[in-house]
Amino acid sequence: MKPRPELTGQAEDYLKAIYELEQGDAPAGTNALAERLGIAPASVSGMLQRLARLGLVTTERYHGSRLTEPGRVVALQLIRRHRIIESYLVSRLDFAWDDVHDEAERLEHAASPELIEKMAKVLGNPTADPHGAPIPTAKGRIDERRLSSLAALEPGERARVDRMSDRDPALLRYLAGRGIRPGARIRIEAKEPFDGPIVLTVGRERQSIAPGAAANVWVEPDAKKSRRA
Amino acid sequence: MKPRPELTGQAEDYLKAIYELEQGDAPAGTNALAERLGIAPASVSGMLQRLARLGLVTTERYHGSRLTEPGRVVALQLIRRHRIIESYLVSRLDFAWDDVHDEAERLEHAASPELIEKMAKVLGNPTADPHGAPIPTAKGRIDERRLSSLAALEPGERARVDRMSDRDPALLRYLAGRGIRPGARIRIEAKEPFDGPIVLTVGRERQSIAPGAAANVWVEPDAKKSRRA
DNA sequence: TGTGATAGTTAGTACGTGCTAACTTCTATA
DNA sequence: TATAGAAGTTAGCACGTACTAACTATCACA
Repeated sequence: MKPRPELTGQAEDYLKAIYELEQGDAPAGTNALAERLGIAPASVSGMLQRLARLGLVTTERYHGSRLTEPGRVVALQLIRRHRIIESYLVSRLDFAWDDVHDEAERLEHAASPELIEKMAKVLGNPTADPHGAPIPTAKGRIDERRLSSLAALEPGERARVDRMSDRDPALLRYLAGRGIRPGARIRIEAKEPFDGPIVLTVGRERQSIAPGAAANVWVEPDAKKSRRA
Repeated sequence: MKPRPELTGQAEDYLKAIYELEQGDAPAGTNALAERLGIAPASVSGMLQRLARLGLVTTERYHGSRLTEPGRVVALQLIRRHRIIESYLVSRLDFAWDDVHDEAERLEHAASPELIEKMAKVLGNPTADPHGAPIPTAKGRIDERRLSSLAALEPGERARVDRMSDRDPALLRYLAGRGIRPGARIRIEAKEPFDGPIVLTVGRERQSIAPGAAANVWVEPDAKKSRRA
């Protein structure tokens, strides 16, 4: 588990994206990866081969890729850096919580472990970032509760908003403007067919939002009916 | 003076190095540039051609290169970023003043203008970094007093230490341990021949240091005898 | 079971950035 | 003024990372 000597920022980005796209034991698809990274699928294929050579991922031809344990460690370290940076920017440098993603995306590759730990210390070693996402420990341990997407809830279900994607500032503002932010309690009232809006109650306000927007919100459903993967 | 869309970090580094190596109207030599950047001279030649194509430097074949006005602006913006980051790390994140150079060297390419200005604001818009080097304004204006190197002083001269290079932590600690740091008042007592040690008084302590070390210290000599370049 | 849509791969190319080796130009000095 | 050494350049190459175009594999469903 020694620090890998020379991983480029790009390689790190791939590993992080694979981490985020892997679901349980379902591997991350090449095209999904390509879309998330804004890169052509062909380029992704090439990079995956390089990462496989480095022992950071395993690929099964035509069936996507998975992180190896070393690859997972790299990904989690990067995610830690990202989330601590976001927390720091919001808390100490007066950044808006919906406006830190891109800055963190760049700084996470440049910041040394020392800097990250100093930031974490100043912040009192936070365990979640401004969007509610859990911060891995320096050792790479992370809270991996499986949350539901808001879009997956059925009418009648109640839940607590746990976190939301930090990737789109406008979306974050939109949702937050409707009370949807980490900690909020919601109740699904209805889901319109044909991929129509989701109607829900937030506090005592009734809102309806697009399922595409809801897909970016993760919630912890109230225990009521048990659910499995 | 619009923001250049896509300058790589490397290109920025070249521009900064050229800025630092240019002396008055003497252009920066290719070999000197190569050594400072830790890159083979041949590679530097290549990059200089690219920078010339971009209008950031002018080169005269076999005679080194100079920044154009746009190139100078880029360099000064980078230097501003570097020095503000160093100041911030020392003042807000408990970094040692001799240990911020490398961190800043990486962050300066990743930090957005917004981040830099927020750091500057938190610090109260400092005008000098922890090593005494002046911080250019956001517009690219900088205090360009011509300072002497400590190594250039003659016995009998008195001076105030203005700043010192941030590039070598061990050297910084060494010098600071002998009282040589920005603001200190010194007097040259003797210079041993054959590139021998420089003997000087700092406060009331007498020190002798290597000329190679002294070359990294810039001082403002007391007005006494006039001196020209 | 065959087939079309989807997913993924290979081949060939480009660009930035680095290298070494071999060359050219400049300059200081014998 | 000729020349050796310093300074700088070109040529040819490598690697990471991207692209497009063309190909192949897989899977779901008729």
